[in-house]
Amino acid sequence: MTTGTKDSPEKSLNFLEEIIEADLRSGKYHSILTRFPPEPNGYLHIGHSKSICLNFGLAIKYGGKTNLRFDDTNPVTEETEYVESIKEDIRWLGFEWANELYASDYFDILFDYAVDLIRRGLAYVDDSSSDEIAELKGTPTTPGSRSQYASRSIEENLHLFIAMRDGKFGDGQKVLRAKIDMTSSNMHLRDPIMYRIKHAEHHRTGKKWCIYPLYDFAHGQSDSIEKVTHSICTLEFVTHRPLYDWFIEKLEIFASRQFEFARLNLSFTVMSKRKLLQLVQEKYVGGWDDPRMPTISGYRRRGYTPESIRTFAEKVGVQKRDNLIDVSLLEFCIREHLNKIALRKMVIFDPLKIVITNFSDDVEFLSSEDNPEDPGTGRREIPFSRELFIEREDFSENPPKKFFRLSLGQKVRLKSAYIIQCDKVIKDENGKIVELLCSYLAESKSGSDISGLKVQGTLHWVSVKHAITAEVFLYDRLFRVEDPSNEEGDFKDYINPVSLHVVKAAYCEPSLRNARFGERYQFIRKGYFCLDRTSSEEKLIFNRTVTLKDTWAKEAKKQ
RNA sequence: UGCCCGAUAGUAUAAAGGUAGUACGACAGAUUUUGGUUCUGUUUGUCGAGGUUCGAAUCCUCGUCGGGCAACCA
Repeated sequence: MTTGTKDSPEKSLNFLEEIIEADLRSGKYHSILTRFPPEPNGYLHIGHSKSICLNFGLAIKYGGKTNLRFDDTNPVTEETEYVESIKEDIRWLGFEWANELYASDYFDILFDYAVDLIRRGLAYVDDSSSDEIAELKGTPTTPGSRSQYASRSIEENLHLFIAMRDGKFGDGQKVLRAKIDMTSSNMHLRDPIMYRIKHAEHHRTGKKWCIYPLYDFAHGQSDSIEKVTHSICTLEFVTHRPLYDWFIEKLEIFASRQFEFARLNLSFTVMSKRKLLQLVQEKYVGGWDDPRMPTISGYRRRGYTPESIRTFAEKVGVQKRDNLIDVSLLEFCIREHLNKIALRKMVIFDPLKIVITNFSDDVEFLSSEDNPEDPGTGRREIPFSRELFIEREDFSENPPKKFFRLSLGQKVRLKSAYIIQCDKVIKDENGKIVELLCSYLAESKSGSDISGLKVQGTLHWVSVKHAITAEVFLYDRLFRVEDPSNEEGDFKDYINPVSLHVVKAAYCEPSLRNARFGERYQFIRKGYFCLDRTSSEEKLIFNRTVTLKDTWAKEAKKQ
């Protein structure tokens, strides 16, 4: 099944699009409603963005709507802080929900549904302890058997369930179970628990309830109440689907349907909320929005754009097979976008002073394009003077093969300025290079070069006198191995010990004094950067979003 | 040992019985005042064995491998 015209290349439909188009074509639905159902017990990560782009994207594509529904049935792990962060992240990604809803909005209806099931002999109150329940449940290969309490009368069950609601029992003393089949090969059908007692305060309903429904008794019915047409979730819920359908069928309510896709995994990181929470709590990172975290807030702070993440979600596709996406695809997406929009700047991380011996003591302002990829952007004036900083690694006394940078007696171009030549190397008593004496070719000025010379390398530079300083955070991948969750032992043993490198004082061209939050920069030959949220006028702080592709690093490694 | 999913280049993802294609990566070259960008080219794949068919990645059978399922989590 494909769409597209001669003008646009044919794009095949993913399996969800095929299902939706079939449902629309057959007249089963006239419009679709999806939902994004996060549990407010942690921050959203890049894996969620796949689900968000899917649920919202499908609705947009087919003219439907998407609800944001917080799956808040477990009061002890859920907090308002997470609700707020989740909303912010979804909006930042560029999506707007039709309704902001909560599973807890339905606690009254759900209670009535449970009573209905009891009345029809399809649910019972069980006094067994959690150990006893587990014991009688059997195992995937051996059938379970029913609890002695399963034979209570409807009246007794009703009475007991209401007493549960009214707080007559302590936590764990009783549960309400669906009466299905203790011998089912599907463990979820072995009389699943519908309600448990938790004398806990809920972030929305406060102290109103002391019994709370479990996921299986809340999710499908919530979908049904909202008339969600396509309830899209991840693969681990496949085995829950018969139960999802069972409740809907027995309750005789709107038949939402569940479809499952494979969750996103990214190389060199972890994607489980539990593990991410551990990284935060045990201070391996600075917080949920640490730029090394695979959270949406982490990527945002690091300088990723919503566009790039949406493109990424589009490119990884949707399927039902397990996957481990190469992080280089994400990096490709952000580089592709930033290359188009980032303002070019020159910044020196590890300065080496050079003196242009034949240049006057004056300042000359040189013009440079803000973004060669976008003719719509302007140019800026950069001060050039007798004393400059270049990157220390851009000079070599014993240049390796194919070294196109500066060395004694060799010429290079200074970006948007002149061709220079290194005449003399000055060292201190320890032999460390402290300064280079160079000369420039006045007739080689950028834009009006009449020198006729061709040089192989172009370096970035800043004027010593005019440079401003900034702190720069350079990030590397958080883990040393591709799939930390799949390694022997604790995933934390595979954390990259040098995932953060801080440049205390980087020397920036003066125009960066006006750096703005949210604006993206390319530090020429270094990478893409943005202001960190902790940056201030007194102290500029930049985060490196991603490096530029560096083919020289590869070449140098080979040598 | 039971049930349910799944298996196409290194990683993802198309091909709905009819030429195995695309992206990322890797490699090579061209262009380049960013060793960036852009452009060109190359490389590598249908898990295995049978069967149906003129023809199978696709349908059937049996294997193999990977994942999920035994929370009062979602």
